[in-house]
Amino acid sequence: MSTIADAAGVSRATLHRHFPGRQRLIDAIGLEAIRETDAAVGAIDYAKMSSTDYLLAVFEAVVPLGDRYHFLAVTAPGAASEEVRTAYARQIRGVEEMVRWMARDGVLAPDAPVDWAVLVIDSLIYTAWTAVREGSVAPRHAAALACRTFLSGLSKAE
Amino acid sequence: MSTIADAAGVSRATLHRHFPGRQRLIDAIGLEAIRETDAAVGAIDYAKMSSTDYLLAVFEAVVPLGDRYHFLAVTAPGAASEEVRTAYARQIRGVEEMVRWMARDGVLAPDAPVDWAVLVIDSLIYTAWTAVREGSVAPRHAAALACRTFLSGLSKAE
DNA sequence: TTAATTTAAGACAAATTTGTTTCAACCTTG
DNA sequence: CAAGGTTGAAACAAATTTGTCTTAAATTAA
Repeated sequence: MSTIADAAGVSRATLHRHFPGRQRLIDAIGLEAIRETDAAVGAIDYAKMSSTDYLLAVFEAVVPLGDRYHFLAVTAPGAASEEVRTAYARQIRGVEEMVRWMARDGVLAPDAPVDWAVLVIDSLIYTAWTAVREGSVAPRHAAALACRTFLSGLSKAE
Repeated sequence: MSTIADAAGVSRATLHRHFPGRQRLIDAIGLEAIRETDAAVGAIDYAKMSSTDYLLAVFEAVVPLGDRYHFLAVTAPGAASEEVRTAYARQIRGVEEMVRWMARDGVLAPDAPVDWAVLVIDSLIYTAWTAVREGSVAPRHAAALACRTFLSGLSKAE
């Protein structure tokens, strides 16, 4: 709590005033992370694009959010409030819908498990953000690289 | 510490006797994780296989270790001892060598950044383990799925 | 069996973290 | 300006965690 207060440039007392209790703060962070991600993804106009363009757009939108998207995955799931957990589950379902869309479009290999695809997308978002943060990949290339990795992998096309 | 002692079926006093101090325990866990991973990967006889076969073998060997491989990535890097950090860096270099081998073999796309490939392999190991743990993927399919995802992605082959 | 070692259990102290309260200084708004 | 509200700082209490020590039981080895 004191580390967070310092980072926020605020006294510990003020932090407690805004978020009465450690758990309330964690929940607020979780909800905020979800809200930001929803806003970023919701702003994409998927009506006029292909499913793969949408995937790229999602990567573009979410990779910069980085650890905010990843926050809930590392937070002990049991510790989060009911509200946060349901919101997180809904977000995962959003990714799942996108995968199913790609599957319907015939973009995805039929033998690629949907659950696996969802997990891979999730982890690529975080990996892309990590790569940018540590300087391995330029910010403006990260999303495309993640998207391409998901769709075609990194082997040379024959 | 008390949670760990309980999980180990040992009293807290005994835990402190074996690992004098919290940090010593964390370091020991880190070294053990590295040791196990080294043993699993070192047992692979790469002399008579292709680089992609080796990649698959590495996935087969490391995915079951799961969070043991992932342990150091989530532990605050600064908190770990010098010894652990150097051992971890060496392990990452091992993955990097494998990627370079694939690149020399002409398996990897020339425009695929090595650092990115390393990060993706790392995260796919953890993702595969996660998928097995949550029941999304059968244990004996996980490694192959991760390997295939890395090389070809999940889109339908044209 | 006996001696040495290891352990569990509990009491205890110390350190850290969390949460509360008070009060003076500081904005903000009317 | 003046009132109402917010903040930082500090002191404080409470809870949690960590680390130590003692003793009796249990395990192991000789």
